[in-house]
Amino acid sequence: MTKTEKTNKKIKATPEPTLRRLPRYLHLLKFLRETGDKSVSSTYIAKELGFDPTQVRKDIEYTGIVGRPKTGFNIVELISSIEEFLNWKNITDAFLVGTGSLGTAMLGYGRFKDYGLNFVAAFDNNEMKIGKTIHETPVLSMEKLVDLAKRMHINIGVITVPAFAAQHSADLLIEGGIRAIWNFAPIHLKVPEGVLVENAQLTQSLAVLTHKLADAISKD
Amino acid sequence: MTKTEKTNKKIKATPEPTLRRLPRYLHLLKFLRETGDKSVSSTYIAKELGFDPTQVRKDIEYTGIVGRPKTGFNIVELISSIEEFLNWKNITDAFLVGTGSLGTAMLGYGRFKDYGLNFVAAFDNNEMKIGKTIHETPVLSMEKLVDLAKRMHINIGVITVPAFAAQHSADLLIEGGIRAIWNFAPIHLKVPEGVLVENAQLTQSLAVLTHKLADAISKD
DNA sequence: TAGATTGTTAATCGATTAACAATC
DNA sequence: TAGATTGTTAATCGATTAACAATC
Repeated sequence: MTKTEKTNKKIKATPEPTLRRLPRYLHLLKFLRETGDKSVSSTYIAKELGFDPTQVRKDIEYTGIVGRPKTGFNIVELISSIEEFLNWKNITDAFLVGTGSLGTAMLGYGRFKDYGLNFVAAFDNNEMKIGKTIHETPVLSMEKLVDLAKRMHINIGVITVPAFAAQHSADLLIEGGIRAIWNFAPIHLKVPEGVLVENAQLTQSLAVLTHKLADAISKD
Repeated sequence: MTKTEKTNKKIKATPEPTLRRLPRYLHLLKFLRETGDKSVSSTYIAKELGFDPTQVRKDIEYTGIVGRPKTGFNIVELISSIEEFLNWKNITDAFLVGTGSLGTAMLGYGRFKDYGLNFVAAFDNNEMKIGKTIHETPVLSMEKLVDLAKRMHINIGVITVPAFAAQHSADLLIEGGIRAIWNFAPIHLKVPEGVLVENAQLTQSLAVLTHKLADAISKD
């Protein structure tokens, strides 16, 4: 490798596995904070969650914090660092599309503000639901989605409609200028370049479980 | 590598990324089946879902099906092969612990049988809920969980309780002989060797979304 | 047949794990 | 100080992607 190549190495994007592990550290750290501990080592976190200590240190390094040899990381600082890194300190307004059982459950969860998300409005086609509120979030007609998203500069849309309606919901959100979609429908959304889609598909998780279980049982 | 090593290579477990992609193929294939198509190529699947064709072929290979050069894979056979591989054809009885908003939503989903899961009972501590049914699933007292799990030989437990109650719920399920836990609580469960845990933690998915979005916006 | 697609091996890429000097 | 832990580089591992002969 030439010196130039070495110098020009661009800042790498955070690996997704790292991003997925950070919330797990966060939950453990918040628990430790409760117990009054002041600092924690990567060794401890790793043992507690079943990871490799080096991996934990590398993950933490991405968030920008530095630890101290011998003592480890300051818990309060580390929590702050991770939350900052995931952008969970700036509460982002979001639209939710589809107020079925899952959508209703999400509106009722009430803890999404801890994860930087605030549902300002929900949308549905069902006349019975429009005009009402679900856990204090107003339910509006789908027809209002595009304009309202534009006016409010909404960046995040959450799709909890049935599969057949998901692409249309996505299209509307995108027309409204949304930048990121959290998709719960079991379908691949087609979106233009620049729009982020994160699939929270339960069936993917379930597939891992059922296959591994069948595998384990077959070995009994 | 010696000849012996080559011969003794053990059957590798399916990589998790493969297991997570299979349901995505399945959803697409079911859609294609509706349209009347008879066969599909890995090239087409890859283009449709944004994957690499070779990857699609390798994934499909794990399920044991073989395709035909020039034409590709028979859609009906491929659907069957994937469902078989994920063990979604044998409906497995499952217990659900925690009938809050998420638990209720899951009981109401009604499609889990398509994914090999059948909720035979739900459990809660709330006296108001015990004895009732939620979407036709009876809600029972937590005190009945262990015995009933043993008697019914339940293999899968789904945890939808708040974080503070999750470990206790897991302990009960394990005492009842459960083999696999689908965990929705934002906490790391400690389980004995041999018990599978699959975390369906929404916060992990959300972390990916919020970090990438913040990253994208900062580059505007 | 010609050409598209499979099945499979090899090359690449990226993430995980090991090793260890620096440091508190 | 001695020893535990960090930060970082190197080695390993495994998954993805490229290449291509076999085949329908």
